[in-house]
Amino acid sequence: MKPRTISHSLLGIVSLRPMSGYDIQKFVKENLGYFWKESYGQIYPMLKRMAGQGLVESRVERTNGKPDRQIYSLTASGNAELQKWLGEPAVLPSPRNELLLKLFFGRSGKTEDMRRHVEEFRARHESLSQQYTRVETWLHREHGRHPGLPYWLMTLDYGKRNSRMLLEWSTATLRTMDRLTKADNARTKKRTGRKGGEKP
Amino acid sequence: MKPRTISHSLLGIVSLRPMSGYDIQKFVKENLGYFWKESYGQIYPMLKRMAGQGLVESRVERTNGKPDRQIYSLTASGNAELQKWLGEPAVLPSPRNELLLKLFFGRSGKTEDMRRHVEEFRARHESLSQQYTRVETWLHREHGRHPGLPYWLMTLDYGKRNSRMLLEWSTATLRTMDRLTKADNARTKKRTGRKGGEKP
DNA sequence: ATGAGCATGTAACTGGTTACATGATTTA
DNA sequence: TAAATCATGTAACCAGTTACATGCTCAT
Repeated sequence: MKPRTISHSLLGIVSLRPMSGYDIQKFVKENLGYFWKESYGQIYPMLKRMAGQGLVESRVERTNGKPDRQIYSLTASGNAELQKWLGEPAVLPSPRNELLLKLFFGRSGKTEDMRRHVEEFRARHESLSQQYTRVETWLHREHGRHPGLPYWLMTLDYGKRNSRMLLEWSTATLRTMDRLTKADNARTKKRTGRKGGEKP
Repeated sequence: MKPRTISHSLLGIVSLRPMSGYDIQKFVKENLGYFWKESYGQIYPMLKRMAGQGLVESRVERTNGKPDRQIYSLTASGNAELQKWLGEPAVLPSPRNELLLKLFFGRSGKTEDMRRHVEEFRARHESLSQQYTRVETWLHREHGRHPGLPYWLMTLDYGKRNSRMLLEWSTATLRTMDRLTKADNARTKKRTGRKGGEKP
């Protein structure tokens, strides 16, 4: 009845191999970072709750000095829940793109500001593009025969295409902004008396 | 000192023209829907709070029968705050793409499920692509000379490119899935004895 | 010595969604 | 007559972030 609000990602991650909360956070950051994130404030309480529900089970691993590691692994019922979730349609992310929002109001702001936003955005995706390529090489080298690889490559391909597209968009947008600025300058010059002369 | 948590979008929207909370919701849904959203539960309390802070001011519009409309417009200090916000770098959306998450764990689920997810995703972006084209035509026709138009077109271009890219990705991904399934079938047949015969 | 990394966790907060309540008017 | 649209708003809830607390080990 209760519409299950567990962070199913944890089920999926723990299904790959047993992990501690710390491991999970690291794994997400390093491997799913370009389309997912989790914070400790979610992971630890959620793992406990899920253990209480029998979806995962933990075993303790002693360490030297550091706090004991709680290693969580998937139970049969956890796997059932994972299967169920994997079969349900993915809920689409609620759209909230602050860059586009600012750009939409661009006319009310300063042109240089808008240009800077797009340039920063462009730079981010340039570096992301390179990362994707590195990750792809690494994946093939380290996990070339892993049965999960084709799926990992699908998500990576998404990232690659996304960044490539956004680079193109940024370039086109910056070009448009150039034209806007030039047209503006021309008009200003005309109005202030010196030079001028495009189509009306 | 307090890191201003107002929904700056409201400032931007009200800067376009004075609006009521209801108008704002409608405007966002109809015009910014592909990259932004707001719910009444945010809009109404936030407008009141912002009025208290002097960022917007409201005037009452009597109506027949329906509740009076509170029309909000930007104040000078509201505009200052808007300018400030427009100049600050856009905070990037926290990555949370459930489709990719499921796909990443695809190997643990059913192939048909994954295929269905991608097909649904594809269909959505096909219809979105068409919407963008319609909106573009409409924008040129209705607001062909509006000074804000170039910026609106930039955000629209983002949407268009995005959907086009995702259509391509979907197609490529479905093709990969086909190949996977075929390879799987071939292997199964081989194992169960009948036929067979690819490279080792 | 300093800082990064390991490893756990909690509390307070912020942001946002959903469902509800109200009730008239217009359209199918 | 039913449903959609207009128009306001609140309360309860849920998800997620941030900052904090603790303290060891290892590399620079």
